[in-house]
Amino acid sequence: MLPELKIQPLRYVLAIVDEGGFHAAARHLHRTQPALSMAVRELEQRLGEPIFEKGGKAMLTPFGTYCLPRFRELIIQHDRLSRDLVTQVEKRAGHIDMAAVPSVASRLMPRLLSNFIQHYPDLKVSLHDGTADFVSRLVSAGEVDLGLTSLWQVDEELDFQPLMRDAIGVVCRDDHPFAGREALDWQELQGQALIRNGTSRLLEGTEAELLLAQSDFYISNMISLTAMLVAGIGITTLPRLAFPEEYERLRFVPLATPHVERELGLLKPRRRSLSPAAQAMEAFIILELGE
Amino acid sequence: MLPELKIQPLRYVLAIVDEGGFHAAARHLHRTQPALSMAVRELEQRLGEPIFEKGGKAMLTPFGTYCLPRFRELIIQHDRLSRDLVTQVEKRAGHIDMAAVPSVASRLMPRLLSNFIQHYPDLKVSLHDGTADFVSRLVSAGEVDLGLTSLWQVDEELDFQPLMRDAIGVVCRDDHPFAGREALDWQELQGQALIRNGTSRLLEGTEAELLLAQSDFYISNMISLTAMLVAGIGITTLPRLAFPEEYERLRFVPLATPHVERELGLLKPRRRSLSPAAQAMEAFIILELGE
DNA sequence: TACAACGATAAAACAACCTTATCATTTTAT
DNA sequence: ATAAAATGATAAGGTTGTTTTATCGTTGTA
Repeated sequence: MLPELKIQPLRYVLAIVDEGGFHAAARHLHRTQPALSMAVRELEQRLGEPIFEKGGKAMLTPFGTYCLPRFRELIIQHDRLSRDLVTQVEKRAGHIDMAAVPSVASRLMPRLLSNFIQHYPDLKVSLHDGTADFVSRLVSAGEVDLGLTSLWQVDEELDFQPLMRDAIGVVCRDDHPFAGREALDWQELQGQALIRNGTSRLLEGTEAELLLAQSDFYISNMISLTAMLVAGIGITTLPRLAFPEEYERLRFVPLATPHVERELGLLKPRRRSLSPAAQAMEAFIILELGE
Repeated sequence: MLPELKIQPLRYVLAIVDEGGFHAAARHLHRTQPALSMAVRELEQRLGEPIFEKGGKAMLTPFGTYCLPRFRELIIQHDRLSRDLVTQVEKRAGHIDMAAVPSVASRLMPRLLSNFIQHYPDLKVSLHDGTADFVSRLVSAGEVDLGLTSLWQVDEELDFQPLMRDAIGVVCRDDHPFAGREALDWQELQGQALIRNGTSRLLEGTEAELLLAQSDFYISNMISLTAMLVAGIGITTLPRLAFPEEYERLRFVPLATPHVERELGLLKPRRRSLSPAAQAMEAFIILELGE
């Protein structure tokens, strides 16, 4: 029904007009003159109306004059699209949605993102933070491109690439007997007022698991948790990266036995692929954090 | 530099998404499935980034999701252009600039244009009127598409197609001795107060040419001319078509010897071609006026 | 009058596109 | 669980389009 216009012949027409002739245009386009002649003839037949006057010179017909600005417009739109897509592919534009557990978001991401935008100044990044469970569900649902988290549970849909290990330790106030210790054995914690938090389940499956049962508090909010620790109400366990160093009165003492670690890494969808921008972010993170 | 996107593969991508698979899309497009596979692969290679996920189903990558609405937009613009141009070629849109001598403009054009727009309801027509000289210069300069006029002078750039002959006659008031006569000989006009007008030069080159020398007035404006005739100040010569029939007191008497005619016809540029709309008008005029 | 430049054309080389036939996977139905 | 059906990918071959080389006819110019 509608004739299918190819972009290239339209370009030829523009060049012929701009350069003032078939020969000049052919030179400019790195084509031979007959190529243009035939392309124009093809286009004219397709439209059912001549674009150039037949006699001698390369002069537009009234119909050709009508076509010219419209051809130019379509070409401009084509080129804009083409350029836009290439820009995306070349990671010179685009945006990345990320999610990270709070410790990573607050301790690792600031420097990482700052470095990232120096390499990719035109990429936009959004960072959400939440529990490991929340992060993996965001990635799974495709609501973010990438997640930085500890492995929550094996999910067939998700691909987890380990990047760093983060050892669990005890956090207590600076006047607690543990403060200043180099390391601790889990048995020393028995009888202590242990406050559980979101990371406590990392102890599950270890000898120290027994400690969780004797704990009276579970506090998920980090601000509340630190307030209780500062108040001397109890102690807790945290991965080192989650230890809030900005609190002067709190101390972190590594748990030597059992040596428990969480594995922080990059979470991405397994069956889906990443946007070019997210690919850049992925490569950058692996380069920066994994060595 | 920029990859050249062809419209058709973009259409394929849309169809694959809309129909939910390569096979369904192929059926819908009257192509085979490998044709789509290969076209998509070509497009992906050109852009340097996959559009569909590799595994199994026809699912868009994030990049493909980004592309989709943009592909659709370019296709819509292509189709709009294509449809627009076809509409022009098929004379279902467009506009025609015309010029005619006043007699034609006022006596022939109203009915003609009225008939024309019944056949081509979406074409727009502009009609200018002026002297034969003016008309031919408008056509020559390309400021109008077509002219309806008497042949002014042979112009290599213009093509004149005769359509009708228009006999010269004498115009006088109803109480003039000539009124009521069937025909007149030029010699009878000698001694009469003859008012020349824009059409008087039609007598040049005939025996009656001598009359022009004895004329004291030249009036180009038709309203002024008729006012003078109605006032009985003199008589004039006019082609029959230019004779203002709406003046009850004026009479037209054909000039029998010499029998002078002007030839009215269609003027168009010779080396330039006409817009599709103007072509329709040309054909229509020849059909209506030339028989 | 001859020359140079222009666009049109014919034939052959080349590239793009589409089809047929077939494969490896995955999904659906029994 | 297994067979059947459907999915997209791939290879080879044919058709169609596009480009080039070579040449022609015309037009404008020296």
